[in-house]
Amino acid sequence: MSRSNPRVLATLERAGGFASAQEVYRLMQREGESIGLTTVYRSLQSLLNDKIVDVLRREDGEAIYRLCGGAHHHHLVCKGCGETVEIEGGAIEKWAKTMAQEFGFRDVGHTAEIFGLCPKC
Amino acid sequence: MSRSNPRVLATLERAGGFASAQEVYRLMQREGESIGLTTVYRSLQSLLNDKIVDVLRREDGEAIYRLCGGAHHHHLVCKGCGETVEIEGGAIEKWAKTMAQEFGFRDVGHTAEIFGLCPKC
DNA sequence: AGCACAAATGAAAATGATTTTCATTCCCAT
DNA sequence: ATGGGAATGAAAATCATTTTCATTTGTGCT
Repeated sequence: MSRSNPRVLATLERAGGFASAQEVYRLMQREGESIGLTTVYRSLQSLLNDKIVDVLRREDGEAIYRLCGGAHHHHLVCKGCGETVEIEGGAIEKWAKTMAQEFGFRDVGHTAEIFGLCPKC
Repeated sequence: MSRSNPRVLATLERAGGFASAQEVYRLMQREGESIGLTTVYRSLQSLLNDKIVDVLRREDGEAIYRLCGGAHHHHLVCKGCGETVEIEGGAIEKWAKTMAQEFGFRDVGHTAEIFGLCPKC
């Protein structure tokens, strides 16, 4: 196990809290920070583990990391500009619980994302 | 441009309307069909273009294709054995619509998956 | 049938993100 | 100082996906 390199988190913040591992790496290089790509990946993985960042997927499948609040929440993502709104999903929680019960599933989690075009796009 | 190989669509149907390109390919091989991986990718791409299938992303980023236009549904997936149950998600549809409206998003879609341990695992 | 040309096919190489390996460096407690 | 575990990063491995390119197939035309 390894802990997150603080400069990675700092860079993610500076990037607007939304970037892929490769982007964080390139950003740090451009700013003269000496770091290896491996460490960037490891740090993001660790931040994800600690629920300090969230992971989403670009359309091409590349993982993008985002700072997020600790509480469980869902996202409304704009396909055009990438803007993301954190939304509450009480209905989903209930739905997931009901469905799991109906089929006898235990230890359940869920994912739910809504994507579309925001007012500006 | 190329048109979709009909056996690819047939295989996707047989797979329960939910599979990655690699899985479709492996399935066809196992059933003795002679086809190249490239053709599978091209066909899925074409089906996507024609809006005959939908694309989602697995947690690891792999693209999975599913038939769409038919009944929209969601999945309950076992983390242990991979068993998948198709479930209905009326509550989700309503939730997505409400949220989109609230934030002025148009042209919205959504994903929702529940995962846990099935009774056998 | 024979020919020409476009579309389809697939093997192999290229690409690109991510993970793994492994040797080295760093740091801290003894 | 010194021994050991954690952190680091270069290079290789992995894996899905795309591109290249030569070959095959199909179709219309004479």
